[in-house]
Amino acid sequence: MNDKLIKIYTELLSSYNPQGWWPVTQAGELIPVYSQNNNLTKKQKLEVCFGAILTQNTSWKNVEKAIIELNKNDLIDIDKIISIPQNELAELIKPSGYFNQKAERLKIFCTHIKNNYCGDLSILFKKEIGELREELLSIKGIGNETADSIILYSAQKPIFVVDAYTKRIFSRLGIIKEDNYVKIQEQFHKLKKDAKMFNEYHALIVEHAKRYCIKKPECDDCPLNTDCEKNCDN
DNA sequence: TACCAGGTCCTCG
DNA sequence: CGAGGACATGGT
Repeated sequence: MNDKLIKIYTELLSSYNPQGWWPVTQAGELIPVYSQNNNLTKKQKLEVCFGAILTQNTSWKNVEKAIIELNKNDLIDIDKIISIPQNELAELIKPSGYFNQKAERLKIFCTHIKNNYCGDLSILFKKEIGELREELLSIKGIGNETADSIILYSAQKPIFVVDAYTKRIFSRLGIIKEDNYVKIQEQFHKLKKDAKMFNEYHALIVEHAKRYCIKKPECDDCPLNTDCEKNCDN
């Protein structure tokens, strides 16, 4: 199992090259960009958290528009998200879809950080990974994938992010059978717990799911063609 | 036109 | 537990 997962990772990496996740806005700019620089500022870490919430069941392009609006209004800021009226916030993030829900979720998240950590994310991120995960999951609007995205891409701790693409690709490959988030994650956690590798692996999965292992797969030129059982009936 | 996109919550059985 | 519905915009 480990060998298979490592082989797939190696093949994806050589096919697509490093992806530079998570895209974040650079100082003085408005648009999130992919970069190999892993040294995130506090503001960028907060932007990753916001992006993780905004991208729930939504394409990144739409989320990007919402993040640009937040940047224009200097709203990558816990206190400002707390003070802006929810309907105004919803209007700004409209392109990301589910804007009423997501406006509420951003406010709930920021209020939690404000009330429990004086608005300082880095205090929360000092927690051990299991405790951190439990706490994030206790916040309404943060489920498995969002929590793990925050842990991996904002706190930069080693946890594997499972998403719909992961399930699709690895069930087609014949590597996973179950549909349970934590059980799938456990398979990947048998690998060496390396934040840099988990970061890259998930990003490559997303890229592969967009290029070849799409809803109706294009198997002819797929780089994983020879590894695949083509269980595409799900 | 209809379907899909880097999910989560709530309700019901 | 798990299935099913609600939440919503923009691209193809």
